[in-house]
Amino acid sequence: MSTTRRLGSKTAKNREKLIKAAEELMRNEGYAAVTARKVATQAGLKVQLVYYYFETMDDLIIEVIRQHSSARMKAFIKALASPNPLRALWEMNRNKTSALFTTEVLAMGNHKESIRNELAGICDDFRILQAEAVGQLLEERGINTHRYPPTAIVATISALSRAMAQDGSLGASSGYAEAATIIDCLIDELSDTET
Amino acid sequence: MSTTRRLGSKTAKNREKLIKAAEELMRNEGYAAVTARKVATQAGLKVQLVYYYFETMDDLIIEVIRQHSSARMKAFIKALASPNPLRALWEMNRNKTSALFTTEVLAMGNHKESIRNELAGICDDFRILQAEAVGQLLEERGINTHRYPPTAIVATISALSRAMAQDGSLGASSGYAEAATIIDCLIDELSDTET
DNA sequence: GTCTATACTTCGATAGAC
DNA sequence: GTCTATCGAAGTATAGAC
Repeated sequence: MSTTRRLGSKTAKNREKLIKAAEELMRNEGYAAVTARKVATQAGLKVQLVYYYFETMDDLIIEVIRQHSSARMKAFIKALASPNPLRALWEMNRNKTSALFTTEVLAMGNHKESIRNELAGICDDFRILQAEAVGQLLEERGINTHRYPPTAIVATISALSRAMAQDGSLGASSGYAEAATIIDCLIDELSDTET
Repeated sequence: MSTTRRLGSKTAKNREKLIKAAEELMRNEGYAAVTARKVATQAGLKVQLVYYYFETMDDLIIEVIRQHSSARMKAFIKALASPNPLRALWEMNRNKTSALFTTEVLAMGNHKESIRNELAGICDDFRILQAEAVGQLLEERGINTHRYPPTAIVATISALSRAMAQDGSLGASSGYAEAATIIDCLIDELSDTET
């Protein structure tokens, strides 16, 4: 299985261009559109460069996922440092561009082991990070974390925002406005330091 | 654009076989695997029959979506007639097989207009059906539907169950068990006629 | 209703010259 | 680092015989 093929530097400019092009294709046309030829065209490069920088197409896609979630992770950590971390998390989770990407990547993970393994770890990392932050917040406010565990709150909020984004891009939005209002109210209640 | 090609009867046995094969492929290997060749192989038929029964591959996929949601709609209506409709809905939404199918179909809808249009209507139909049932239940129990609108409850429950199934198939499940427990408790409270 | 045969496109991937 | 040239496999789709 070992290939003799040469592989280009990981820091090359064109490598980055290819990764960026692949991410755009994934979001706009779906994972089935992330082919070597289309990625190259999107990046304004020749097909063969894809195989020069990545051993397989899967490697390219994994690199896209890593860069995407690395950027998102940084943004999350920044959000947690804001004066209203709960609201910041809620807004971030509702990011539509990112949700479209997530949908594609989830669908891919369903039938590609390499992608699935990559996603599982990332997914848990995000949950743990968020649950810890929410847990701290609840304790500060003196709220019973036994009946409403932070992990459950995070799971519910991110599930809702993901579904909102998924169904929203279909044009189906019934119920979400009302659900979002409830979350908004809850966040307000939890965030009010004064009373 | 009009094709002169012959098209087979909509009631043919082999047509059904192809639809069933396509659904299995979609679930097990993803939408990218639903190709004419693979569908035919899965059904134990020749490739050309796919083009005999369906004008394009998109037409086949739309037919798969229609049959799937038609069957699901029937099951939902049956569930609503059960002694504990809220619990029945919750259990049904958590059906993993169906959730995997939904993920694939959502991802497809993101970049195929014909699929997207098909999905939007179906999605709303389900929401309306469920919201009406939940609304009735809440009224019977004398619960304030203003603060917690039935549409919001349905949106939240189905969002959570979809995310559970999506992330569960990755092996990432943190938070969902706790969230499910909360939903279970809520349903128990709402369903208790005695006390 | 099902088959053979075929056309044309695009796919991932490699070898090797420049 | 980038190019030309090339492979074999698989994709959608059609024409026409049986």
